[in-house]
Amino acid sequence: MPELPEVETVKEALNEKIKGLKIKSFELYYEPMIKGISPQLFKEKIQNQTVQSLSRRGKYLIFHLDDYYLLSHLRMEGKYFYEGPDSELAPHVHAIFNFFNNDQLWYQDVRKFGTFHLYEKTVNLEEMPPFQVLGVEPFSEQFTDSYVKERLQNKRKPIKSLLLDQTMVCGLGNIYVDEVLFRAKVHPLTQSFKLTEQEIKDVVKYTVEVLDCAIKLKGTTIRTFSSQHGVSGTFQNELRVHQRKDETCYECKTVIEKIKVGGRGTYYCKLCQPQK
DNA sequence: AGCACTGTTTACAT
DNA sequence: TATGTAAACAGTGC
Repeated sequence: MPELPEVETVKEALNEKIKGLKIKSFELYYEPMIKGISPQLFKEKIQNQTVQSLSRRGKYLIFHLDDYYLLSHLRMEGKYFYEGPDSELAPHVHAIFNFFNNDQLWYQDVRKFGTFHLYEKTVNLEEMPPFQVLGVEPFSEQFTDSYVKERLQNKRKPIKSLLLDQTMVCGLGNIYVDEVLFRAKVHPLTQSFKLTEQEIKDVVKYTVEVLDCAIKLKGTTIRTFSSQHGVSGTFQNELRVHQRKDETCYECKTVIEKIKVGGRGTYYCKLCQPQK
């Protein structure tokens, strides 16, 4: 569930559930998910730490502990489950936070792509991997037409690839990029430097609008098996092109096409988003 | 049955 | 340097 709106939704849910809870122990069943530090050290450091709050940067979830920032990326399939003491362990749970109140937080990830980083709170997170390459937040005042215009200069890759790349603006993934480009009426293969001022303006506008709407709807739930306990948002009802191959465009009735852009499945309307 | 696909990022190739 | 591709992994769907 991991584009910005889904991570934001998880953040909100976890803030309700685990804020103020103290970690009694940490169980880890897939060591490669811990980055930049040994799994043993990771366990030792977070033991007896209290969760002060959670925040989000791009698609990263940040646990603010007493002395550390714990960064969690859900990648393709990562999910959190807050469970009581007697729950029967679900499949694909790779990490468990045990709290002193005897409840537990599971990290489940079928594909094992998710990652944890741990940093002392004394560091400047923005300078640390993986944040040091992250672009601006879509809801920040830094995300402006002129900023995007400058960053598009002499970029020869397709606009879709550039928006998926997290180094200009962070938080967009495959679903929301397709939806933003449809609303901005820009063909996904358009070379980035060729966007007109108006198109740039619309891409910025709809990036904010689509993400904001998706957050209000608590994200998108597709591939339904994934939504059992976790987040079940309703933005899937707002999708205009994504996953609508061979269905007709709501605007013009043209059949939605699916192509590959930068290796990612890409949905668009060839009439509403003409290639120039 | 086998292969291509999947809400992501990175390391490495060219 | 900038852009493109493969790889990490497991499950689903054609």
